[in-house]
Amino acid sequence: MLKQGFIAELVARIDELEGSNVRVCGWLHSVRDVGRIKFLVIRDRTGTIQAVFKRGCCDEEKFRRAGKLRLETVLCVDGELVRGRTKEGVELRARDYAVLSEPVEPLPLEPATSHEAGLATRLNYRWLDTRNPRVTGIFIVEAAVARAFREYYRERGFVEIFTSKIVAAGTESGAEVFPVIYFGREAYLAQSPQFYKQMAVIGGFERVYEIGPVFRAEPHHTTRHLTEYHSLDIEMGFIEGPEDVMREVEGFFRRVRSDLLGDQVTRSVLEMYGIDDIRIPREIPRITMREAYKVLEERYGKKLPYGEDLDPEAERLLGRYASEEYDSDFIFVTEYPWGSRPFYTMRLESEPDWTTGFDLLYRGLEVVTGSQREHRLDRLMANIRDKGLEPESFKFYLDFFKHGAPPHGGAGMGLERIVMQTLRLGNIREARLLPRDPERLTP
RNA sequence: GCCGCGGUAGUAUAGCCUGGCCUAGUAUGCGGGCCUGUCAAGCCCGUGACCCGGGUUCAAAUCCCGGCCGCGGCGCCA
Repeated sequence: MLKQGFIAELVARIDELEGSNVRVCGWLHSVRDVGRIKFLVIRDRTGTIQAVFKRGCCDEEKFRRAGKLRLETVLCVDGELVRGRTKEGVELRARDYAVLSEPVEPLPLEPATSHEAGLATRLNYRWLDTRNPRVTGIFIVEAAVARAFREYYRERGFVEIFTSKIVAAGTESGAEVFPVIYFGREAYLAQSPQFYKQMAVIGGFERVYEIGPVFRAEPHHTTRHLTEYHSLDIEMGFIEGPEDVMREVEGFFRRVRSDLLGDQVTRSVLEMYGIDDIRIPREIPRITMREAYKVLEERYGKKLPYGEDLDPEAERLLGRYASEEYDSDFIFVTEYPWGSRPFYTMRLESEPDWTTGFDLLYRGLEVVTGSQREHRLDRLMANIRDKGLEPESFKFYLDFFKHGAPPHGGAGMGLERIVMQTLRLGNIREARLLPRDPERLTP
């Protein structure tokens, strides 16, 4: 290996390494050439360190050139690690350096200040944008959320599954699908693993989870939609009602909170974004849709037609309600109207206009959707007809229910939305390394 | 898909309403120079831009139309 270790590690080990020779590899972050002494700041993913070049430190030609290196040059500097009056408290007394790669044209984006550039420019040059620690931090948080998801559900007896993303039929929600040509036949990119995760539960796994991409061919132009995003899905059998699913969702968000706040690296990212806490009370408040209509109208003067879905403003207001009334960043909205839920949702036994469907709002944005699913074949077919659909077109799905299906339910969560809301990002594209939207297909 | 706003050097912006004073200003980057402890380094010199197409006008960065792209809101969704 050319590189001995991350800069932050070297800095942290100063007591042990002081006075010894180390090699620092990374990108040239800044140059302050003061004549006979030159300061080069080297950056890697973990931090920066200042390398000091004094006349006589190395051969004259190399010394002269050190002050002329372009920003973002990739290099390794050898030298003695010493304490210094720098921000890190540590600096490198340089003896030699090797340039590994130099920029061949002017930088279209300056990494140090990339977060001040327009988002379109940043995305066009994502490989420069992500050299900014504020930006890398987003994806370190994203990785931590994904890891928390896998660990939490594995510990809770769920099995990770990997379902196909090339499917024969558009699935459930009526969202537009991307067609693909599959050996001459028409196929689609999966818009959700919904049917397959239910199949896995019915197939005896009982409890499953999956992290995977999903595709929506909707021409949205908003700060919270992507045409490709990551869905965190769970599905579990032998439940008594949607509350069993909600409890598992709630536990996961508690885990996200404790992981993010408990780890020094993710905690410092949160601090960069001015986030000092993620508020989850002893129990996340729950409000039925029918109560929500009332709260919205009486408290905020927001009138929603009875039986209608929440619009974005209503979501924001309920987020505010959770914050003011319960000191919570989260609120479950339950018992969604049948009219705004997909056919596989189980309806309430005594009030079939309302369902077991729920959403979880995080700081006023929907990040989770779930429900108990209808596992009784006759009811399921009736629900399909009730939606004006043809049971024949869902034959492959309905077949799952013919050979013994336990009562079950589950939820789908948007990874990028969770990250966006956690860091209070203004646009979901920031939370995705390579976002796809109706206009953007590269890089 | 609908509605609104916008597109000026590599980047971020000023100028546009009220056309001529724009040879298009500023910061940063980039190129060169000075400086032995800088850390938002400093100082000096230089470089570099009006999205594309059409129209109005003596004259267009500025006004009008179309296209493309961007930003935001809505519908729909996670």
